[in-house]
Amino acid sequence: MSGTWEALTDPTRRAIVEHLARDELTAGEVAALFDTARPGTSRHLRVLREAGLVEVQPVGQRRVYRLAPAALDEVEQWCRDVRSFWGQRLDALDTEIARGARARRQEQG
Amino acid sequence: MSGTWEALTDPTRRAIVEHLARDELTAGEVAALFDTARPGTSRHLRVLREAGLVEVQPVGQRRVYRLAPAALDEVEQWCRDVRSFWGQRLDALDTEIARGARARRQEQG
DNA sequence: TCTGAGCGTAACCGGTTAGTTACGTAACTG
DNA sequence: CAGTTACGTAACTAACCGGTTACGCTCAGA
Repeated sequence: MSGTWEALTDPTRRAIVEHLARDELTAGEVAALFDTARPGTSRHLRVLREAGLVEVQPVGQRRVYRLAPAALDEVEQWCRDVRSFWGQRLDALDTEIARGARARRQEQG
Repeated sequence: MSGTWEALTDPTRRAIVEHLARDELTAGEVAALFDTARPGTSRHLRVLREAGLVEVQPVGQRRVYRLAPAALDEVEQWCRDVRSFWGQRLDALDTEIARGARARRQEQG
């Protein structure tokens, strides 16, 4: 269920997610959106599936893909955490932590 | 200034960002955090620099790296957009758009 | 049951990339 | 100025990755 970052690494996979955000699509429809061969898209869809970003539902002989936006939490939370720690660091400027780091850098240099 | 996604592709680069979120570090300090050789880290830092995720400030012979969290906007905005379109689609369920897609799928099958 | 459509997987291939060693440059130190 | 430290870059290599073709499976319809 993890690996959201890795799944969204590829621009093509992000484009697939963008399309699925607007409408659910069958595997063939997704493949038709790009000029690559179908097996490549199929693997992209598998990566997105394993990352929990999309869900499949067999309908007859088709496979309908649907977005599962909950998996975006991991990415968004990471960004928030980074910003948060950065904010805390700024608040702590000229405090023991910052001076400690500076001192450490001095004494080792 | 673009390429935030690509820069954050690599787990090592994300880890560098995480460390820099807590404290600014010199290039050598960043390299010491990982067991890889320094040139590799140096290139990672360059990628992050070119993506606008970090900034450098020469201090004597050291290069102090600092986080530039504004570049995270691109990623966070993308996630928000995807969620937004997904929400709109859910609101539009059983409307002309959804029925149209379903109809299109029927007629071609 | 036979045929064709839709989809996934296996195996292979070329380009990218992250890691390494070797080397060059700028700045502090004696 | 000579030596050392900190850092970046160049060139090479091994692994990864995205694309392709070939193939197998499942389901719908005649």
